[in-house]
Amino acid sequence: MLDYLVKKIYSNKLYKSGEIMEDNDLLKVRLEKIAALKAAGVDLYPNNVRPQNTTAEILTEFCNSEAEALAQQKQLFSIAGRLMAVRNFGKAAFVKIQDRKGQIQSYIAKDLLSENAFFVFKKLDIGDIIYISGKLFRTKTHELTIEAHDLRLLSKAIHPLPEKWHGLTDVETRYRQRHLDLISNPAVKEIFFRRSRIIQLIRQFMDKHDFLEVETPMMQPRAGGAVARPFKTHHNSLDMDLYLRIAPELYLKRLITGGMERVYEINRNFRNEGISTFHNPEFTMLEFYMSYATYEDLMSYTEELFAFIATNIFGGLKFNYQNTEIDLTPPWRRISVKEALIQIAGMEPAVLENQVQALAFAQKKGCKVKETDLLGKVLMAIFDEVVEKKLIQPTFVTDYPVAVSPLSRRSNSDPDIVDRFELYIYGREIANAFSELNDPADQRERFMQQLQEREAGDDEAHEMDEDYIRTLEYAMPPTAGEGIGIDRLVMLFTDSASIRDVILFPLLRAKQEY
RNA sequence: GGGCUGUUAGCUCAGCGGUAGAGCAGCGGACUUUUAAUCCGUUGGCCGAGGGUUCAAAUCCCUCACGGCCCA
Repeated sequence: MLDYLVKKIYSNKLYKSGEIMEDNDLLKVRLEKIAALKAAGVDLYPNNVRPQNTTAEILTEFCNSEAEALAQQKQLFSIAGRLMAVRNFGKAAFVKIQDRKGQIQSYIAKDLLSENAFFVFKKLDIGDIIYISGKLFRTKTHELTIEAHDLRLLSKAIHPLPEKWHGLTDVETRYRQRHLDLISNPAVKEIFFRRSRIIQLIRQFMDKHDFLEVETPMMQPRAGGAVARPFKTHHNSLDMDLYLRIAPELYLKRLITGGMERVYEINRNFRNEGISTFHNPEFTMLEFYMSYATYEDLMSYTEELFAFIATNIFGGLKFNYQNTEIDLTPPWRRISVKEALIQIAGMEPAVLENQVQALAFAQKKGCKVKETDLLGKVLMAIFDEVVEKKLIQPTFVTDYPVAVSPLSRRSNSDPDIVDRFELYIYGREIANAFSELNDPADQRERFMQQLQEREAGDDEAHEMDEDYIRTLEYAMPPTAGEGIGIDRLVMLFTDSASIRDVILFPLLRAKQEY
């Protein structure tokens, strides 16, 4: 093992074209310690130890115990974790051990340990994984501490950890070497614990409402169900091009047609687009479909879901995001696209009905629009540019144009708009929902319209999907469906400014190995 | 893709034409109740890469690589 390490380290860092370069002292010192431990017969990587406690468990149970009471206590506790700090006094020391739940202090003294264990202690480095067992006591300054009666090295670290005080702040290193980030920055671990908790709560809520969790293909022959550019891949033995899914929508609706009536899926979507503080090429969505419901039912369902999460996380419906108070108390504001364009973008009602005037307005506002764009598309461009960022408190935006919603049901009152909403919080789209289009003839027309746009150069337009239309021809029950961006939701509930702070391994450009 | 900005010791940073620095970590020494322990001593650098300008470049200019923020 040692030979392997020496070879590896020397090949990476210290040898170059066969010649020894300057020594890296930090590595050399650690290798010498490893050699000394090995020479003394110490196993560097034993796996026969079972810690019986966690730091948090001990700290919680004995937080109120006085020194005298602890002194009576004979019980032994054992923990394992990473050595985070050492305050050395020669024949004694205070150390901090960190496990998955937190940190606890341990007191190491020469006369409390075997000669062998104290020898091992003297060869430890910050970053090593160790095991400690002993009884509890309070120090002069009242800190609950484990008096180490036994100490074992469980795994030796060769590289030094980031600094104890400032931690690791370089964002690039934090994302590329997330293990260091998790070790050094406790708040980061909290974010991902909370992310997991939120997803757990969502499952709990969906299950409570009798939804079935399913898994549908992430590799699809056609990338449908959303307006986005897909990633392409290839299956060798079938010699078939496949796309990473941009949405699970069309498959979930096949399950609805199959009679499952209420389904949901929490998993990754992949969209071949730019990266920003709100976009990662792979991201997690909750998508669910509920038969015999409309998009209006989903508005209150969404309010309930968010309230359920917020209550469990914050104990209430109000919380701060980036120094702004967000209030999830239902009912949330509901506004149509056109009302929003009038009230928030300041457009004249007449302009909303006139493609030429709307286009002029859009260009004045600096929107990316083409002369040939349909009115609905122009209005949405203005909405995205001007209105979106002003929707701070939770807002359902409704009455989207048919042109930008090829899978949504037409409104009964106006065939040019669809029964759809998008949910905005803090200027960001968090959810998108609609009453599903289950009329196969209309669906075919919509796809035809999309094909025209594709031919006109819009490579994000939806593709024709005969197989899906055929599914609808077997009759899909009236259904409403919704997608919620989990990463953005977690950003909101963890007060994170960047999506990269809630994704463990955000996509970065490839870089040389360390 | 564009604008601004960053990359210096393991980590956090200073230095911004004139001999590469600090704190922490590390190493040696003292110290058996510390809390970023303290005290004494000390090692450690292809100043992101490559080109220029200059007597002289970490510092000025150009190109590239990889980030961050804003915009598209």
